[in-house]
Amino acid sequence: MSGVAAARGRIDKRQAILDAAFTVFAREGYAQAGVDVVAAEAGVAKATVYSHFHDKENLLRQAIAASADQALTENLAAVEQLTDRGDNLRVTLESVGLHLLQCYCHDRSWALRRLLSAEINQFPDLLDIVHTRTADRVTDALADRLARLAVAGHLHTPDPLLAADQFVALLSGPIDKRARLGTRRVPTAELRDVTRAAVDTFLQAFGPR
Amino acid sequence: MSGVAAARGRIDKRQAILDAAFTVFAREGYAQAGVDVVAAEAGVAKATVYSHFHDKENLLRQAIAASADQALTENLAAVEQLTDRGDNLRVTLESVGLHLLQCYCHDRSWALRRLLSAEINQFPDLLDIVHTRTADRVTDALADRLARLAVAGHLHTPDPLLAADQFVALLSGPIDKRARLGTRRVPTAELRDVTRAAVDTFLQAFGPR
DNA sequence: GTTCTACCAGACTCATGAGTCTAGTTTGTC
DNA sequence: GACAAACTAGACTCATGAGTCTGGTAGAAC
Repeated sequence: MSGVAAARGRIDKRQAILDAAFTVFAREGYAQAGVDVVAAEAGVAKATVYSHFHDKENLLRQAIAASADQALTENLAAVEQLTDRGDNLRVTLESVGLHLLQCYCHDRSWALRRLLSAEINQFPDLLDIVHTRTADRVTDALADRLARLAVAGHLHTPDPLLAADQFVALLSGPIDKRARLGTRRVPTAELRDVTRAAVDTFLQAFGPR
Repeated sequence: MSGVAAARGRIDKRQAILDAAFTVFAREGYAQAGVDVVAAEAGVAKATVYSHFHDKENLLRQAIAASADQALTENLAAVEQLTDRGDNLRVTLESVGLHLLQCYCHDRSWALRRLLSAEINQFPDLLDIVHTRTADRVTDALADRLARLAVAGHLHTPDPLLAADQFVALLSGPIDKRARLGTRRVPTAELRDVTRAAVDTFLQAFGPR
């Protein structure tokens, strides 16, 4: 049925435009970026961009939302590894921590955070678009897992949400400086070191007994 | 000597322009902000801005540098309270932590970080301008104090720089979400809660057994 | 075949803003 | 008073980019 093929073509263009828009906005900044540049990057005519997204502002929102959805999927996959399979807790935490840090350090993650910071004054609603799709739900999911571990007696924490916040903070905080806002690529060895240190501190504070 | 008075007048204008530039750039973004708006905000003619700073790009650099210097002074003042006066360590850490968090949460601090994120792609050198004036030196100073406390036997840490990084991470990490990138004013009570939690965790990990 | 829809290239309008210039005003020095 | 340096308001040039429009192509539906 050609309706499907046509729709598929349409959807492909749409996705190509969203990807290109995110790339260009992230690279040049929203105000600086030209819609014609986005169109060129997507391999599409400028009018096509407008026919799909009506105006530049809407394009920004959609591009950011799509990018945030993508980031969420990756983050949740990392958190879901954290189960009580009776393994060594430290090893499991380090594995989850490393995966989270790798998500955090993806170029697109950095770009998303930078873009959000940049445009938060002009478009305050972007913050909700992003946070309800990423940060909040990742921390919640992590807190959930930590709570189960606490119930099982492997952790000792009265407030799993706080523990989750602090775990994420211990991971990402020391990375911020090293990554230079995402302009420097942090080698895996460094990620591993930071993760190990974070888990050490975390377990000192929230480990059993 | 009137040379001083003239120079003073000049310096006052200069400072007014720098302040205004930072405010406007932070509010509207570098690309969006008009130099005439900066001039108006500073109560000065546009030509005066150009006579002092030559072009918009240079104005941005100078404004950011000045703002970073200001932030550094405040942060160092907070860290310097951390001395071994034989007081209760927990109380001292909480006081220092709270002061650091208050610096971190100042409108201008948030604005500086947002602006830096926003323009890092266009002006990579801004990162050095800011970091050599703030983050790096604050962490170093903090590590220095922690090292002294370790020598005196009040703390137990093989790597004071790591401890300092993690202390700052435990303070600022959980705040990021609550402050919504600086668009929400975090009440002091919340700052106090986060500080207390951070110091708890920190002391579990690095306190004397 | 015809028609419809998505798409294309490129020209066009119009607003905005960087940076310059001019001509006149204030302020302090001698 | 004379002079110079800093400042002022406002007009001006010129490039850039959002959004529109025009005329035309490819392909699927019928």
